[in-house]
Amino acid sequence: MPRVSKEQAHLNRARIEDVSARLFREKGLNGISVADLMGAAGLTHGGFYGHFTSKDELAAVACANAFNQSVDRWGKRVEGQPDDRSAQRALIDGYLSPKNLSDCGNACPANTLASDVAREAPDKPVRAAFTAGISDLLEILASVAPSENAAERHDTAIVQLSTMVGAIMLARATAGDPLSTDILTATREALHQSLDG
Amino acid sequence: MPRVSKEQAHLNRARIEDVSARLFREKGLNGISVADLMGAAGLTHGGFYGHFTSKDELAAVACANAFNQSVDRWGKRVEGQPDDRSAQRALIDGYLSPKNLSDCGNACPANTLASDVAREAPDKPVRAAFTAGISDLLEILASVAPSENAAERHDTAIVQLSTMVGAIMLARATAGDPLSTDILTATREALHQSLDG
DNA sequence: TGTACATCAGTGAACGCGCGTTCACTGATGTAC
DNA sequence: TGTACATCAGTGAACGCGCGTTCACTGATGTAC
Repeated sequence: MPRVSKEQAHLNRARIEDVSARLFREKGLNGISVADLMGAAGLTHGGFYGHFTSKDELAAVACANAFNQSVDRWGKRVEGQPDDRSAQRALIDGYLSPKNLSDCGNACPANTLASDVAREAPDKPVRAAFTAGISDLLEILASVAPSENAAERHDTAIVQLSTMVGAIMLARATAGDPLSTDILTATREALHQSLDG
Repeated sequence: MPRVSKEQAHLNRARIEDVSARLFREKGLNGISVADLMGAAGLTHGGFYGHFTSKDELAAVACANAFNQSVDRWGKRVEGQPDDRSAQRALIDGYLSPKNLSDCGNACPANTLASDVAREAPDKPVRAAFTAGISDLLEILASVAPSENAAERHDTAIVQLSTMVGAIMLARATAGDPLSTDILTATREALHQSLDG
């Protein structure tokens, strides 16, 4: 069934991006092949290079899309809250939830892709996408941080995100052991308490 | 040059373990091949299965050895300190140092291997080695935490380790951008301040 | 509006390459006499 | 202590397989008349 309509081709590209944003987070940037990604999108591997110049380019696009999903989700969580402290609490609880732990494919790329991105060469496009995504998330966290000082709010955001990312990663790596849930509980509790400090 | 002495064979195995502990952390569990590991140890790939039943088994051994290196290093840092607060400070500053950021091969497996381990199947031996290693590190951190209550000390240790691991991973993934050093600085500062809280 | 034809999205075989693992072989080591 | 020989650590070719990427081909789409 070759030569689909332009509209269908755009839908196909969008589906490749969607499944990639999910599967890269789930299996890692090098844990899923181009053929498997295309297969998951309902296509064969040969057509891939009609949409992207390389797997590296797709990785960058998928990473950016994954961050945008997180930004949207965070925005919605913040919107419904009466004040900044409630907003922070909603972000913390949403991040350190058991659902986020097990459902890697929909989890925040800050924790699912950090390690893969760290091992990529400096000129790989996914690195820029990752740094931009982290900046976007920090901006949301900083916007609900308590201080009057912008630099202080930024620092608070950095500490909160680092703690949440580290906790999720360690909890995932120790999944199956009681320690795993201890990590989620203890960090959630500590971040809550820091809102009162 | 086949059939070396028993002594030499033991040295060879030790060297395979050593280079693996370094290269697995540097490139990831799936980022370095058996042939390359053996080559780095000065051997050819064929002899690998005389020492280990599988790459998975080596991964577990290398992971355990890497954690033991961290435990030894942490023990030395704690030993030289006059009190618990100084010990905590030494551990925090040692972990969040620029050296630890760039020298992945010698960095703590809690941050270099967490993501790889999280993607391994539940029955893979490296998972048990990882969980045991995290427990060992938490024990050291808890031993210098301030509270009288053991559970509280454990929770403090969890929060500190999560923050440090998340910070190092995010700093590495954003390396090259000013944000990278901001992350190290802000988290180091916050952990120092939490010692006075 | 209807026809002829150029375009190009997607297919599937093929490229060179590297992977984890196996195995027949080599020859120095270590042992039995 | 010296000799004959079995053991076995390490070698390198080979196994089946999957990787990212290329390319000749197909045939419905979209356009020019």
